[in-house]
Amino acid sequence: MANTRSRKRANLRDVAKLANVSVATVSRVLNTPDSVAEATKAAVTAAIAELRFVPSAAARAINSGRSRVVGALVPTLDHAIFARYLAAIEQTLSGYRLSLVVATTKGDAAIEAEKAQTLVDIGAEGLIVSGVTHEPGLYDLIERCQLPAVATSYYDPDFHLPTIGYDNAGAGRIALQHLLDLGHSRIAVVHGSLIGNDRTLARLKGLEDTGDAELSFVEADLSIEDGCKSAQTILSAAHRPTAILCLSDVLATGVLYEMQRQGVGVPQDVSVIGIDDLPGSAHASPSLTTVHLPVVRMGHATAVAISEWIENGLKPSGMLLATELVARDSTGIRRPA
Amino acid sequence: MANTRSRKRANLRDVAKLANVSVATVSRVLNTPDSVAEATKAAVTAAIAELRFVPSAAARAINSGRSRVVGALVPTLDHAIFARYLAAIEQTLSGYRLSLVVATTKGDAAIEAEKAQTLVDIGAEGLIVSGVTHEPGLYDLIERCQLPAVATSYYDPDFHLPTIGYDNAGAGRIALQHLLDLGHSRIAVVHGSLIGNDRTLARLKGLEDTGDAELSFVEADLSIEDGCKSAQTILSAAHRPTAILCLSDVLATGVLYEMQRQGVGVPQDVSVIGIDDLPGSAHASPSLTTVHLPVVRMGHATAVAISEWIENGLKPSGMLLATELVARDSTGIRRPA
DNA sequence: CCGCCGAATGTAACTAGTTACACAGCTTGT
DNA sequence: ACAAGCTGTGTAACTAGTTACATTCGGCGG
Repeated sequence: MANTRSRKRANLRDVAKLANVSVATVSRVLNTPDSVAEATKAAVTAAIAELRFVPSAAARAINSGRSRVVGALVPTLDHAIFARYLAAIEQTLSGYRLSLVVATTKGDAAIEAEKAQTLVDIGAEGLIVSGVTHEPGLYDLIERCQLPAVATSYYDPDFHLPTIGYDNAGAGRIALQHLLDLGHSRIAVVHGSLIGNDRTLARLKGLEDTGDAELSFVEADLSIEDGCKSAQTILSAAHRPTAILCLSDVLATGVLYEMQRQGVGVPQDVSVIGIDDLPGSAHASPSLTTVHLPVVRMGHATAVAISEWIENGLKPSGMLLATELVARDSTGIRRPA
Repeated sequence: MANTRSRKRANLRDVAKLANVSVATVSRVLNTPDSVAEATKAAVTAAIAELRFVPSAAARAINSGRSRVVGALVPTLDHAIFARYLAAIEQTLSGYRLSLVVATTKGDAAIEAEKAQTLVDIGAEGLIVSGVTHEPGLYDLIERCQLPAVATSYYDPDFHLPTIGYDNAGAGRIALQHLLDLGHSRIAVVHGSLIGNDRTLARLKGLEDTGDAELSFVEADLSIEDGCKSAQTILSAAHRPTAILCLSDVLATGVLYEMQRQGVGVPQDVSVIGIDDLPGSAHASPSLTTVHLPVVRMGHATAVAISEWIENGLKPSGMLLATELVARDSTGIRRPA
């Protein structure tokens, strides 16, 4: 039998030896095949096939100085909003022949900094982070490595990284204004955890100008289940609100379910509004009024920005994406009494 | 001013020169700091800081022969089932100090093969694919590169790659049996696209043994919206079925919404069952009876399998994960008529 | 018939790290 | 007092590609 010394992967020189050519020629066959004579090419190709040669990505990377990888740090994948956003990023990066490495942080800045380091360790050429609240260690890393990095989901022209996102406070304001316009003055607000979550914080900030409405607040985990629980809390309150403003559609979905279960009419008895505009929200029953956040556009824009930065050195400026009210059936005029 | 020739990233030799030591010493400071004298270490550290030296990932990779990256090919990120599964994979890989590159295929085998090539090009050490239907090109690639690769979401002990997944036909069978047990004999089946989707195909296969029930089929895109549409189609049929079996919870959610909207009682007028057991399904109204697919466990198991294979050369055997009926409120005994 | 040009190929020097081995200098044991 | 042993460091050879430059050979023009 032929010596099956295939214990180790073949390299360029093995191929060159077998084909009786130089390493340069093999490299040429791989990269500029037109510059090689047919006969030589055939011999090299045969050797490549025989040795099952596959060029080493690392060796290529060391020469080109490129890894063609960009890293994204997100709190979780287990939430439609981040999943859609990453899907858009991946698609667009793919058009630039860049690959996406995903790392999840559980919304913990320390984990984020740690994972950012591992992204740098595997050679990421750019970083995408969520929000504008991070560890100093992360900023250090970005600075030290001169790493293109953009922050998303939060527009802030004064942030020291380019931000591509929307006006979270504005989104909150739009939702509140809609309820105020409908005459509601006793409103329950259901929001996710505040620790380390600048998006939620900003949305709450947008609710400061309440006119003469009275707001009460319920904190919940970002899940349908906790949306249900929050609804229970709200319904059992002494002075029941006439509207519920959820800072996330996931929570609103839970609230809607609970209302249904308890036979509370939406929007007759209570109006419900969300923020996000998830794919399912339009088809909920009743369909959910919400503030649309352009996460897909944000993903595309982010991917374009980081790609251009990496490929052409064009540091992007920030980008504010518009949010807009999508009035559907879950909100209505406050009933006279 | 100091010569700001920082046009190019500093490398090991630059640091060595500045610190007046050899490259080996710098490398030691980085990797085995305890083997270096304090004074030397300090000098090197200072030089590293001054030059803002960051070691090249590619150069490390070329020496270790490791990229510490594994690639996952999924049809889409925009579906909770894949997102959850990837989240679990990422978490577990992270424990092995491996990173996850995600590539989406839109369920197209050709795109899959292409993206697999780019994953190899960036040096992925392992591949995770969905299902058991792929292009020959993909198999070639895996074979040529001797790449650890596992197929998921579909258990098939005879497949030439290790498979980690569940019995899709069995899941379909369980759902059908549940409806049969409840006395239903006119059942509508709502399923996703069949082209290239072996999971859906297998689930349908599980519905072959119908007893004396009569099945009708509706194909739909995997979205809540198409679930709604399918429900409309079914409701407007001449001979209305008494139960609807959805091959995916997303579709079932849409069906549930539509029933609500049309005032059709679930489960009084019609029973609805899904497959997947998405996080929201338990809280839908009514709560959705479904077949639980252990996607999180699957993600963990897959990540462990590929990691052990990569790190220790232990090629995993396949793994069958149990599915089970989760009886909730959306199914009930067929009403006498 | 000689020189020039260009195509095809080879040589060797890069890329940026890791590491085997050699060796200097000091301490310790006998 | 001298060998042995340890610590700390340097030299140079690796890893696996790309590529600038040199070389060979053939054809063609003068």
